[in-house]
Amino acid sequence: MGITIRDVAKKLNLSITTVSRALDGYSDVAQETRLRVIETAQQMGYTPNRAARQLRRQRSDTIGYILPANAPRFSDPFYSEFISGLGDEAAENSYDLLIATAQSGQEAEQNAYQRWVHSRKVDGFVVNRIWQSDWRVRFLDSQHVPFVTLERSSDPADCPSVQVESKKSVIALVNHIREKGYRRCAYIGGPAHLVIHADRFEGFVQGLASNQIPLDPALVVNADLTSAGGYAAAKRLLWLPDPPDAFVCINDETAFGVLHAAREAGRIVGADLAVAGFDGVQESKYSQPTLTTLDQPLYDIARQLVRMLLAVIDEQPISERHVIVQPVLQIRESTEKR
Amino acid sequence: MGITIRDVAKKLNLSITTVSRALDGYSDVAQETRLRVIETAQQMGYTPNRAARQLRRQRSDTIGYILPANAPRFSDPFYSEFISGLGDEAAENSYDLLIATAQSGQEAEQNAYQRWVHSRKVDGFVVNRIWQSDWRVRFLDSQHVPFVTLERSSDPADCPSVQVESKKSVIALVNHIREKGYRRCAYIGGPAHLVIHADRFEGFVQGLASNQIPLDPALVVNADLTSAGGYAAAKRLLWLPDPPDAFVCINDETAFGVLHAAREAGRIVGADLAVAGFDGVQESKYSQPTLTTLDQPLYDIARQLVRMLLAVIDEQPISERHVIVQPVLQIRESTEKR
DNA sequence: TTGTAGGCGTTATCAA
DNA sequence: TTGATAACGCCTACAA
Repeated sequence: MGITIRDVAKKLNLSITTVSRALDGYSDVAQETRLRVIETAQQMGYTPNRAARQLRRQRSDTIGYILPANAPRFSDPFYSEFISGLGDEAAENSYDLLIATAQSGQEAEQNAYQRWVHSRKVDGFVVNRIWQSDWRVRFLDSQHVPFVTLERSSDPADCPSVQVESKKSVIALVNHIREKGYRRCAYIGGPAHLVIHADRFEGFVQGLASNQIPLDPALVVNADLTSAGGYAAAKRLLWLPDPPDAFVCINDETAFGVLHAAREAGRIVGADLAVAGFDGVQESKYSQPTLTTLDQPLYDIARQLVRMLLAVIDEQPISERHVIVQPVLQIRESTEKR
Repeated sequence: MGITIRDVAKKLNLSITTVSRALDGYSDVAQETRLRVIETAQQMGYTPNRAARQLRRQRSDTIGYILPANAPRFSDPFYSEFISGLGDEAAENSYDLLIATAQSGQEAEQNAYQRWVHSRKVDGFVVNRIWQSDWRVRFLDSQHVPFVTLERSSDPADCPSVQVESKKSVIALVNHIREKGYRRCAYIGGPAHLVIHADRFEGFVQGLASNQIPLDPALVVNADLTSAGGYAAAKRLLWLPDPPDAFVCINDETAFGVLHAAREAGRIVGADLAVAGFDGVQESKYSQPTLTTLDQPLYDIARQLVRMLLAVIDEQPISERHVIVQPVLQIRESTEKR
């Protein structure tokens, strides 16, 4: 069990050197030899031992992604799409994808990064859910480990990134809500240190301003990006003496929770109450009512991130270091007005 | 960059052997030496190089999971919970989790398994979405690679497994639907070769039988486990001359699609139409109406699978080779009757 | 209790 | 165009 390069060499009466080079496509090996080697290797079912290759070449052909969970047990459709993008692009380039989950900002997360960096388990990282000031960014930068981020932190490190242009998009969303005739708009965000929170909230504020709607601090709540969080927040807001008639949410999960709370409160979403999310997860098309959202092409974003990361790892030039993606406003029933 | 065991040894004026043994907790090293070694190693930020260790020990301390996607670009909340369970249990045992996505039954999937097996990239596999006759099970078994499955195939291979007891659960669900007064029940399943499809469908058939409801083949449809699939299937069924008044779906995603179709057809789910899913994803609590479903503790199941797998890898005895998990019937609004 | 030395399977350098 | 041979960093018989 476990065919090595030696076995192949022996069978062919060649040296392991020749076999190795034939397989790796070096030019200094006779065409005929190469063909024989390739064929024999294949039929013997030979695959280079990763550990040995890795040890010798000082690289692992693996990229790492440490999923920032927000609870010990969590579930968010965002990630299945994101991960499949990472995995597919990695696979197409003969890279593997190593995954861990760790609660954002906890010690376990630091340990995971440190272990993978020090043990050289991965050649680079994809990082998302960036904080405005982000330990991970500073750490990876200080260790000179290749990495790319979704969203940019304000730390000085200069790594390639994909940014989703949230601000303008949210402004457009607020305009849309205002045009529909809603006037008292709440914002349910996430943890304040998150870049997506800050960006989207800023868009929200500017959107209100340009529509001459005053910003009522009582209508701004930080939740935790989950349906349960959105539900709890909306529940409270809807019981205010002067409740909002519209909700802009940091993501779709939060919005689903709001839909539920609204219903329990006897409000008709898409008639006397508007709700909008952000992400464009599949479920937003099938919720009741269907959810107005800012759709971001997560699968493609993930692939783009991996492409950039591989370029950094291979020290190749990157044409665009900071790709900006514009989400698409999907207007659905939840922001109708009757 | 990259501190090796040599660096630590040099700094301490010890041999690398002693350092290695001190860190690995061998007994034949002086207590005092051990403490010095551990402290120095830590402060130097030493972590053993994974590739070297792996090469020497012939194991990777990594488990593999190849996610069976059903479309090139997919999204299913099932997986975020499942993956976080795998990742957490693996991490707690100092194992890493390697992930790839490949379309179920495609060549890419075979390649992925073969590569990881031959290159010894992982010590074992977790496999799910099992087929009644499953290539992966036979392959891994033939290669003597440790693996565990969620659901059992009918192949002779005897690997540990976790099984979700679907049949009885679905029968209970059908009983519930019948008690509510629904009488014309449709089943929207998945690909016919899947064990979960067969199990759940069998439960459905038996449930009908014990309630003296005839099985109408026109009301049995195979979809693809997605919302879009459920939507399309329901759309068709609701236009039949004699449409069903209840839908049992193979999973929650499918059910969400059905909810949407029902609404477009002007039917009131939870009043004149019943819909039920299977999985108990978070979203089922927040959909409109909330979804009756068979809740399976996916996170715990994933952890259990990893525990079993690690036992197989370490050649330790397993108390229960085939754990059976009973899903919990969560009765919610979607099967009410008015 | 500590150190020496060989080898895990590759790739890369150099010589033939 | 091919073949010896020396690393890569770690673990572990065996010797001291």
